[in-house]
Amino acid sequence: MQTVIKKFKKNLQEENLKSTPQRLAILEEMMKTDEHLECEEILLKLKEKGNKVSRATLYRTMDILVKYKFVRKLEIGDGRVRYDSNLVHGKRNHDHMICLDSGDIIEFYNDKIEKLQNEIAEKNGYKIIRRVHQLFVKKV
Amino acid sequence: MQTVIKKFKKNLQEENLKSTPQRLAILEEMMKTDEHLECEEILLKLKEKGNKVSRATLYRTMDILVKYKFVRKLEIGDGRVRYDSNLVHGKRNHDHMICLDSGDIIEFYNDKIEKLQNEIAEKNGYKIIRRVHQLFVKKV
DNA sequence: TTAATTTTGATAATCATTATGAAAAAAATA
DNA sequence: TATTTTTTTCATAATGATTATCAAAATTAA
Ligand SMILES: [Mn+2]
Ligand SMILES: [Mn+2]
Ligand SMILES: [Zn+2]
Ligand SMILES: [Zn+2]
Repeated sequence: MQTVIKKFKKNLQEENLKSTPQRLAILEEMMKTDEHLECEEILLKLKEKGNKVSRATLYRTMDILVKYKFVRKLEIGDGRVRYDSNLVHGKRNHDHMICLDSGDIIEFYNDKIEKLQNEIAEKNGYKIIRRVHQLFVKKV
Repeated sequence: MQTVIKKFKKNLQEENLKSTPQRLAILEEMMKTDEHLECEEILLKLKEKGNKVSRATLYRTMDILVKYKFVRKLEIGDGRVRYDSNLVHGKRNHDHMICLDSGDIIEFYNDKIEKLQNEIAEKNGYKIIRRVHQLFVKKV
């Protein structure tokens, strides 16, 4: 059941990294949210729950979580990086619509687009490692 | 024939902005390149041709060029903004594949993806204002 | 324990971009 | 043309998110 935490601990071992309270607190925080949080927000949430973590540790740990695909880095054009958890039920492999008026983030997934992307890459002799697909929109 | 420059001058007038030598030099530089240049590169090109322009003026002018769609702002994940000229023959409305090994930027356009995007936005009650669609790839 | 290694966290550094403000240029007015 | 007003430019300072540094704390190994 705590399969995510187990996996994280295994990943840390693989890199000869220790499983510290701070690293685990950050992972667990990211398991609890389906929002697209920026670093400052994550720090605040941790602090509120009594898990004070330094900025440096947070940034370092987010890199690990990205590397092992627990979270995804997201840049929606406001100059700050956000993180999108892959750890919430059924939340994976989606793209984003960002409302330029409200700032709302709407998630979407389209299988046909996915396939077309793969075809395009393949046709050029490439394989896709990472995709960024964002629609900046306004209400009709 | 110098229809682009004329249009730029008209756009400036519309905003009560003057058509200065610096602004024109920047526009003309962007008419000459099909590369995806960052600010520092644009400054250097201008300097080499004897059109020395200050950083502040460059940044301000690029915002104007973006606003009037002479160029497009591009962020390919290296922390610096790049500009993609819309002023070179037939160069418009395309997306990018970025090779994570070589840094090469390959442009692509797919009509089906375009249509699917519009459908997705429409279905959610939005219209698309701007798109970011980038495939980060590696050679097969 | 003791010693060696890793991690943390306070703080400083970085660096692309933005703000500032005095001087230069351009436009408007006389 | 000379004078005044407005705009622009440019050198430089400030900003702010992120990254680097390094001494102290925690962890692990011996
Ligand atoms: Mn990083
Ligand atoms: Mn700007
Ligand atoms: Zn998301
Ligand atoms: Zn391009």
